[in-house]
Amino acid sequence: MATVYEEQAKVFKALCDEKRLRILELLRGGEKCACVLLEQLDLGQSGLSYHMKILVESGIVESRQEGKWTHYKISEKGSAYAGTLLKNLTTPNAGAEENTCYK
Amino acid sequence: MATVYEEQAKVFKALCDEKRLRILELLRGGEKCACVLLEQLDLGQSGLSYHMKILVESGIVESRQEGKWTHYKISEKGSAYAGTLLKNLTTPNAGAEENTCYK
DNA sequence: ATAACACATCAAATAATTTTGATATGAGGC
DNA sequence: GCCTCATATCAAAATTATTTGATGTGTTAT
Repeated sequence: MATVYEEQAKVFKALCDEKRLRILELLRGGEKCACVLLEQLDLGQSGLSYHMKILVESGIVESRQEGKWTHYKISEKGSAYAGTLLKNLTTPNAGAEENTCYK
Repeated sequence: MATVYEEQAKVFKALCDEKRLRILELLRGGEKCACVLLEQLDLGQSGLSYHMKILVESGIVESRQEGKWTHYKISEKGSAYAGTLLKNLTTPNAGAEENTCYK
């Protein structure tokens, strides 16, 4: 059973790793195919595949198959969702009781 | 030497863990002291201390000492910074060359 | 159909994070 | 000072994530 916390953590796990941040930086320059990413990164083929899977499953990156090649780009929708989630997680919840420590 | 990627990853590492997301949820209800968090979470004292340190170091949570007690709350400034960072990491970089795969 | 290519998946090794229990530190009360 | 309480730090164990190399799958070209 995946809790809601696990689901949310998954989005941010994409951004928790140096290599994935470097990949995102490359993708900020536009859609790239795996072969181009592989050239620019200090990663083997299976390592790239591993990280791309995490990025895609987080929703922040989307992939597109074109014949033998896979192209990746930043997903506007996924990024917007991550932004909304971050805001929700860090905005005070008006309705909640304070429950401050009065000791 | 901490790379810029490590610095950025640190912010999101705070949000990568179920327990820390649960802590943030509690803090959304207002400032809490460690003793209250401890009551509500399935965590030992040293475990709570470990996670609070990660949250505080990410900038998303700030702590305030009051005698023997430590109070924690969500930092508006730190949260705003995380939001800006997320946007920067996922917004296409107009200046960059496309470098698409033309094979 | 076979071969070559691009990428995914698997399994084992390695590395990083998290949990746990014990001990240290620092504040307040006596 | 000494004792207690709240929290931090440490070190070992447990868990999880990442890397690496081998193999599998699907696509295109011959």
